[in-house]
Amino acid sequence: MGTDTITPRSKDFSQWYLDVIRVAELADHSPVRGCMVIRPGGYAIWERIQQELDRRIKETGHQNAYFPLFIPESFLKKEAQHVEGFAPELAVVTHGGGKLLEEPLVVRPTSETIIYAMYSKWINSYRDLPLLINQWANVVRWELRTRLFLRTTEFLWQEGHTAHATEANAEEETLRMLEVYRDFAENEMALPVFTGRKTDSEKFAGALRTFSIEAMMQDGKALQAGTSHSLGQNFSVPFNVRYQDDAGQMQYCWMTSWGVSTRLIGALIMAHSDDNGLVLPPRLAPLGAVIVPIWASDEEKALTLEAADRIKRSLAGITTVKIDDRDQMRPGWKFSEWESRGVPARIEVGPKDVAKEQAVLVRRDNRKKEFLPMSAVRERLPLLHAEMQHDLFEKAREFRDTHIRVIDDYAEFKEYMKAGEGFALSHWCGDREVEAKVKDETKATIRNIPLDKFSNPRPEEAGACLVTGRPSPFRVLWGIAY
RNA sequence: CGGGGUGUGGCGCAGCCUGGUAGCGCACCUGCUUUGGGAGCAGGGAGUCGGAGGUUCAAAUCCUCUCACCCCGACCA
Repeated sequence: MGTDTITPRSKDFSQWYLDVIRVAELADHSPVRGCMVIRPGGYAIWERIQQELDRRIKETGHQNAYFPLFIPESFLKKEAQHVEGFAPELAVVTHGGGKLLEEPLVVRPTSETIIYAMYSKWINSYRDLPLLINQWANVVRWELRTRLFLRTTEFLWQEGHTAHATEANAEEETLRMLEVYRDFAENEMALPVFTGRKTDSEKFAGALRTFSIEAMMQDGKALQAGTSHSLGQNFSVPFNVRYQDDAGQMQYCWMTSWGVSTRLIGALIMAHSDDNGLVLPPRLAPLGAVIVPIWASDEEKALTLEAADRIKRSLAGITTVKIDDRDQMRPGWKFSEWESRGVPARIEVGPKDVAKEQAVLVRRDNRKKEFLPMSAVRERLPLLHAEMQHDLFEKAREFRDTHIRVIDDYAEFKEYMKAGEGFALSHWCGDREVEAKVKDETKATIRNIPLDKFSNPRPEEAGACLVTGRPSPFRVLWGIAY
């Protein structure tokens, strides 16, 4: 063992998380502090995320484009809230070509400013609206404390930036993309999320309103998995993004921005994986199944490899399949290795199976074995994938629902958060200082204010604020966040 | 950035207190036997002990500085 041991979750959740990443070869630390190398195993997952999300982004009318990495420092300063939010975490380039630059260039922490500077050139008429653009890019934020995938100095993401004629149109877009994220998280990632609005103190610097999807990890902590911002005219005014309406009047555009990042890979790990390693929802697994032929003699090797190849060919167009024909390793080793890498299904073919024209099918998450005719694998595997996808979601949902408590007493709330058991649904009067006080005393923050229209599991009722007793229109979602 | 911890062949660790020139398990290479849940035996290769400086006849070991990672806090997707 040695190199491939994974610390059990019950012993040390953080170490377990790092062990899974190392054993599954998802990422490694780079020589630069806080930066990560995404290894092929991790990048393949990111590519699957990109494929599925990109499809949804395009289906909702957006086009991809690419804006530059470098942003003039003065651009950031044009929006007061925005620069205030990002100033401490900027990487700034002061030299180019061996010379001091006249104006320093910021390495983008996000691209609102450079994109809207361009939008002001491109938008003239209401006929140019809405303008719906997305970009896949890297961004840099000089974080104090980093964790692989969850928070790294440089990370990959997509950022959508749209311009609209009216506030209502922009708001509609903001919620449309939030729904895209919810749908993606729940149906592709098998990750149940709370969909709601951020409080003012948690919103994006420069946004009017921020919405998020929030997921629960296996340690009961919250992970913000995606955000969507209604930016109002906060950027269109300083960047002069204007259009002439049908009455001939100049109007400022209403903007939105929304994004998800490589953090989603961290969410996948912490939501589904187990003490044997990575568990991936089949819909996002780069490799759908691995075939392990089992042999003792050369004749058996030829027989089982031939059978494995036949099965693989029968699965063409169904899912991605790999035959593990490595000679040096014994089957047991291969089983463990592919399990730790999160391949959803394993197909074993030994001499006994070949004799009976059968195969053994094993599901990654529950390790259940099925014996079936070789010719039936083609029919069965997609069903097994679908069942596993469904079960992973249900398991995560059940875990989340049993780790949420409705709490009306602050003393109980404090104890509950101290125990680190999960989320609380509690009333809040809306006062920013109350929020700060609770954070200070319990480390818990308001993850979001769940929105009715997304059918979140939230008791719809008015009540009294957990801390002040003042009236509260509905419960908000509290948790300790990553 | 503050508090705590850890850095020794690819990985996990012992050795450090009480200085004497590096060891164990797994992995790797060769051979034979093995192969349906991480194989066995035999032989072999691989480490300037995170880095720099200092003390000393002699430093993995003592001292100073520095870097990286982990945990806790402040900041954040």
